[in-house]
Amino acid sequence: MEFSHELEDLCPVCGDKVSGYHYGLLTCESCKGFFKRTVQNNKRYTCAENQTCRIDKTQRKRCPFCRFQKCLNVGMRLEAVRADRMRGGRNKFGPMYKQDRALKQQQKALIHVSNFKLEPSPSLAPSLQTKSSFPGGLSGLLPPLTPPDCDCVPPYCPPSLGVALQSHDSPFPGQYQYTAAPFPSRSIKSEYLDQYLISPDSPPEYSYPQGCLLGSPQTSSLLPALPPQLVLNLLRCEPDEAQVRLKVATYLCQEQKSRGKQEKLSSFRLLCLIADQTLFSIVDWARSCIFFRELQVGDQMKLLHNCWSELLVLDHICRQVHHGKEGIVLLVTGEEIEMSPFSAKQGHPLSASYREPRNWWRGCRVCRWTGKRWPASSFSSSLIQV
DNA sequence: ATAGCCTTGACG
DNA sequence: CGTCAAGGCTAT
Ligand SMILES: [Zn+2]
Ligand SMILES: [Zn+2]
Repeated sequence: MEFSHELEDLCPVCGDKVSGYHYGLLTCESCKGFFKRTVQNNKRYTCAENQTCRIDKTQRKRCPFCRFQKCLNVGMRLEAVRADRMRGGRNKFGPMYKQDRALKQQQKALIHVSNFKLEPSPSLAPSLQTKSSFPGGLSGLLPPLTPPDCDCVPPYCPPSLGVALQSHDSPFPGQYQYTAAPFPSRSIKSEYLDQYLISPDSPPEYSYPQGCLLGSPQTSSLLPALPPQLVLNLLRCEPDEAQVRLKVATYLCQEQKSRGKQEKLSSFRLLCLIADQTLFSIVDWARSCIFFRELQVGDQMKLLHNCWSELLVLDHICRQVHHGKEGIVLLVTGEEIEMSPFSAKQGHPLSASYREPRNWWRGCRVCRWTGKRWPASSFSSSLIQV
C-alpha cells in the first residue's frame, strides 16, 4: 500500500498534471498561472458559446471565461491571490494543505483496506467481448468480463462513499475540493473579492445566488434564447466525462497491477470497483453541484445516504441513453459491453430482467432495505434480487 | 495571453 | 536549515 503513490492526480480544472496546491487546491501549473493573471489583472472574459464550454488540456485556451468559471467552481480561492504581491512565505491556507495531504493519505489507506474485504470469486462462463474505447488500451489490463455466478457473489458495499463523505468533517474539503464551503468562504476576505463581487452588468456566477433561481430574463436579448440561467449553472456543474473516465480507468489499472498477474480480479469484483468509483464521481458531482453545495455537510450526507443507489442507477441509465446503442452497455470506463452473452444464460441476474429499468428501481429499494445502514448495504442484492 | 521554469520567504 | 506555494520572468 505504499506504491500506488501520488500517482495520477489530475487538475480538477483541465485534467493536466497537478503541480501542487495553488490557491486552495491541487491544480496544474497552467491553471495556477491563469488564475493568477485573471485575478491580479482583474480580467473580464466573455464566452462566445453557451458558457458551458468543456475545459480540458487541449481546449483550455479556447474559452478563458469558462475556464475561470471552472476555477471558481472547483474551489480556487480569490483570497489566495495577494493584492500586495508579496512573494514567498506561507499564507493561511498552509495548514489546510497539510491537513488535506494527511486526509488523502488516510483515505487511500482506508480504500485499500476495504478492498481486501472482498474475496475474488472464480469467474466462469462465456467471456465477453469488450471493445475498449479507452485511449490507454484498458482492455489489455482488464480481464475479460464474465458473468459472475449468482450463488457466490460477494456482497457489494460501497466503502469509499463513507470515506468520501467523512472528509467533509474536516475544515477543508479533502480530496473533493469543491466549494461545499467547509468553512464559509465569507470568513476569509479576498483583497480582490470586491472587484469581482461588484460587477454591475455582468452576472458572474460567483456572485450567486442572486438571480439563478429562475431562468433570469437574461438582460441581453441580443443573444438568441440562451438556456435559462439555472440550466446553465447546472450544466456548469457537470463533470467532464473524459476526466471521470480517465480517473476510473487509472484506478482500475492500478488495482489490477497491484494485484499481481495470477490473481486476476473477478468480473463481479471488477463491477464492484467500478461501482465504487462511479459513486465517488457522483458524490463529487453532488458536492460541487449548485444549491446542493450550500447545504450543511450533515444534510448532504443524509440526502446521499438516502439515494445513492438511485443515483447509481440514474447515472447508468443516463450513460446508456447518451450512448444509444441497443444491446450494448457503456461503462464509465468507456468499455462497451455486449449484453448478448448474458441473455443467453438462463436466469442469470444480468439477463433480461437486468435491462428492465423498472427492476432497477426495485433493486434500489431492496438495496436500501437490506442494508441496515448505509453504506453497508449490498449492491449485489440490487443486481440479483430483481 | 499562455505555461514552464525561476526566485522568494514564512513556517515547521 | 528544507519545504513549497506564492509571485516573477520570458520563450512561444
Ligand atoms: Zn489545469
Ligand atoms: Zn465558454
